[in-house]
Amino acid sequence: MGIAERREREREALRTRIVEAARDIVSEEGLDALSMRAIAERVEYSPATLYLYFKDKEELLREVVREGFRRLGAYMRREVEAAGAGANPAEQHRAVGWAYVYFALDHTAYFRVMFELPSVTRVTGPGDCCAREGASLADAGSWSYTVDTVQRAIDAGLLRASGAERGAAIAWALVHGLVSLYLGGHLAGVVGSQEDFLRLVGEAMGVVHEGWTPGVETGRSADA
Amino acid sequence: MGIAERREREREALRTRIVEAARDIVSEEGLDALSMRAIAERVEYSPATLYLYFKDKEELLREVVREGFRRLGAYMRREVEAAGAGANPAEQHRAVGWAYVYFALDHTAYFRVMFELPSVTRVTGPGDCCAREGASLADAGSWSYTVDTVQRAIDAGLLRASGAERGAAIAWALVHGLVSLYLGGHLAGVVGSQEDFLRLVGEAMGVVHEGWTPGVETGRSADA
DNA sequence: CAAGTTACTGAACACCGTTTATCATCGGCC
DNA sequence: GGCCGATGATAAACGGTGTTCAGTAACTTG
Repeated sequence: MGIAERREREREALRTRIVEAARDIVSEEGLDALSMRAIAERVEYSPATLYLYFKDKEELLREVVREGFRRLGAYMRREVEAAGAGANPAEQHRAVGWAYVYFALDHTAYFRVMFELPSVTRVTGPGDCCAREGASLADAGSWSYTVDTVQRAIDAGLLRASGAERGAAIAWALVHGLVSLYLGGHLAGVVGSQEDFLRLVGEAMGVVHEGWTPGVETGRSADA
Repeated sequence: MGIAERREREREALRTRIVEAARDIVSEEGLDALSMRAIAERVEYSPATLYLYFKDKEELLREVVREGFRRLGAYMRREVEAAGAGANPAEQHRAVGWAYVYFALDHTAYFRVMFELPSVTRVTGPGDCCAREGASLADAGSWSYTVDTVQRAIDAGLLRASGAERGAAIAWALVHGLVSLYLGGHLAGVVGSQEDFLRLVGEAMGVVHEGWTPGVETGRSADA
């Protein structure tokens, strides 16, 4: 009997409709406008219905975050391809970084959900830090993609990180920090415009690849 | 007539009492427990009274954030002094970075208020990014302190950033990104423990100073 | 003492996330 | 076809939030 299947299909359909509504609200009206009631109104169901499909708001939002990381992954791949197939691994690594920055600037609201939601772990006891179930880069394959890029750069002798994973983490932290501070308005005194900020990002990438210690001249100093 | 002065004094006293109550709630019970009603209860006034002293919650919290940046500044100075007076500017620069990390780990709730509150700027129009009135590093002199440290390192020929301000911003972004990702649980797959995270921070600092490009050997690779 | 200013508050408003008791509908079964 | 239990959806409520406003009590001034 296909009746159970049909029900399951309908159930799944509404579930994704809900997530899509949430995603649309985030990108159209911002994170602050994202309430259960607003989502419910958009899908034309009562707020209580949402709780038949999701345990709570966090579980619902986690799916939005997951989608966000998928989009971020798409940005990365696109940017790397735009860099050209012949780009050396270090340039590809840079392209991944640029993709991260562009994504954050293009989808600021999305970026907020992705990193404000699991938020900082509770200040409970010492040691038991580190969230376990929050969605992150790892979910959409974007993380392994980044790590692979770094690994190729290491293999090609272009980077000498202490390991692809840790190297990728450091590079991630750098662009994430830059973007977070910029979007939070904390670089207002340093950077005058968005173009100027992008220049700063370029300089930062140069720093990572070539270091700050003088006496090392590899040709380029920074690229905008 | 000293009556107006006394009133002004009392007014100021209550104002700071309110801010202190807010600060205590943040550090004792976390950011999520920080409500206007909770603050009011702690100072033993009605919630409505708070609005005679602050325009809204954001204005009140901004003062807490300011205090947070002051404390961060104290951390920095302390850490630099701990590094010893004879430490070279590059080591002092590292010390400032470590202070930032320690502060974030020791006062996680504080750290959250400081960087989640002004939050990401609204997604309004293109170009008009960058908050103007939110408290930041600049307020407590901590920023100029950091910049000075970088400047000394440059003067001493130990760094070759494109400028002290921009160099400081990049270094800030790196540690800020590391700490943010770690506290958000996004490094769970990379870093196993807090000690491991601190090791990663050390590696990151090494990267900044020495770069990733191979062929450069300056002696040390990372310090934990 | 009367008048006026000031500091304060109780109660309300509009929202939020979430739960529960209730209701309609639909599928399987006799 | 008609009943009955399961399922899906909801209205209403609960306790919370930030914030406002009319009203009151206390204090200062003339």
